Amino acid sequence: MNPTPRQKQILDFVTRSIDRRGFAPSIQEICDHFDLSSTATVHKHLKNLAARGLLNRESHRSRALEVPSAHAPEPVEIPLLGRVAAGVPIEAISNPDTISIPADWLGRGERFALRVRGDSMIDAHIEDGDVVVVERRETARDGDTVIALVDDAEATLKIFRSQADGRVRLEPRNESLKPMVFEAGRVRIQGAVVGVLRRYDRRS
Amino acid sequence: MNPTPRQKQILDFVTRSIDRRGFAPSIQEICDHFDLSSTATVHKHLKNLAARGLLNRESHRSRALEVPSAHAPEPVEIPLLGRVAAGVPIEAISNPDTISIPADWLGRGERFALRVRGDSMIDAHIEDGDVVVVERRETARDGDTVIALVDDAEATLKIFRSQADGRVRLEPRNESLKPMVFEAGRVRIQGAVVGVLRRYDRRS
DNA sequence: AGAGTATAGGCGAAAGAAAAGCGAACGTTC
DNA sequence: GAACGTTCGCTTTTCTTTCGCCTATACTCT
Repeated sequence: MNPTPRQKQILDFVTRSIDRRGFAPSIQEICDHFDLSSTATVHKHLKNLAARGLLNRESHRSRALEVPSAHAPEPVEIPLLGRVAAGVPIEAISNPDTISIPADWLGRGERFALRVRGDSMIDAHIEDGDVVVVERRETARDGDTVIALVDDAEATLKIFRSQADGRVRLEPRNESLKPMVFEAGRVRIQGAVVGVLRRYDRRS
Repeated sequence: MNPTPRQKQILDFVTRSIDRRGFAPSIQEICDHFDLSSTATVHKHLKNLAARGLLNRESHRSRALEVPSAHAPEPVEIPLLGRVAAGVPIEAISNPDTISIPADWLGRGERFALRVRGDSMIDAHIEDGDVVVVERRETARDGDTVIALVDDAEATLKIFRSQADGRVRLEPRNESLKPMVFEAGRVRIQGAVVGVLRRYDRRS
């Protein structure tokens, strides 16, 4: 059985909390996180989640929450789909390499990685050679760092801005490069950057 | 079943202790480490951990603790030893949190992580809030990005330069900050930065 | 259409259980 | 006998559970 939106929020929070810290949150902590004022509310949510089989609990034990492993065999590897700004749509890569990422960087959505080419985001402190971890999405919120495809021709790493006139502005973060504005139809979002990995010890 | 926060702290301590020394700590040692005054408290924790299946014990045998490895399949985790530039020597942190890193970032040496505070390395594109992965070392090569302890008082993130006069120069990467030069004896290298992790999706 | 009813989401307060701690005494093992 | 581990009663703190009451929304039965 599927959770309500609210229940999903809470379930996600519990899940994240467990793999981030190694233990489940207390009811009070969940309360605080969602800005609720009564523990009774959270308790009810947990009860409902358990009734739907989305959560296992042990009565009267503190922090005794377990998320039944829907996401059990977590691969800590994701595909490395080439280089951004290399002029190829993401889907087009057929035999991707893979790259390891921190286990807790896996989110709910599909994630992939791209190696950054060039300095177009240098002022956001993303360097040439860095790897960006991207969550596949087709929409973006204002200010997101995205992989965008313009006219299905070139994947680029930019800041996403939706303008008042309905068009889309893609901003680099480099003084010497200018933002570009496109009709919304010409821009396809491929994903949003959720993290950056940089290694110093493998640079020959 | 998940541990409580306290139980996880103790479990982590036991695990690290076994890793480092080859044998488990005594109850008294755990007591001392957590500044507790009664061994009964620790004993209770160990009992509870065993009840949750997170620890195997042999009754009445000293230091007979075992952490079931089933629970740790491939957790590529390293200790997160606080914040650099926070004025505390690395060794002094007693109850480190841990953080996940990519599986292939483990090298031959011991590695740990630090959260970066401040913008002293901003021109090297290391931002406030980033996590640096550090390989523990006591020496550095010219140009390495290092965690250095000056007068055993403050851990800082700098570029390491050894000067012709035998002294050591620690260079920030921030226009508004100046390099500092010290007698070699005053500077203790704690490790060299091997990578940077940055997340955008967990900044709530 | 309106009445009834079920479910989700929420509040606050109070009750009660578990976790975490203490000190001291008691057992085991080597 | 020394060093450890174990048990007991007791306190405080943290967490969970329950109760009554409220508001919505959606679904069903006249």
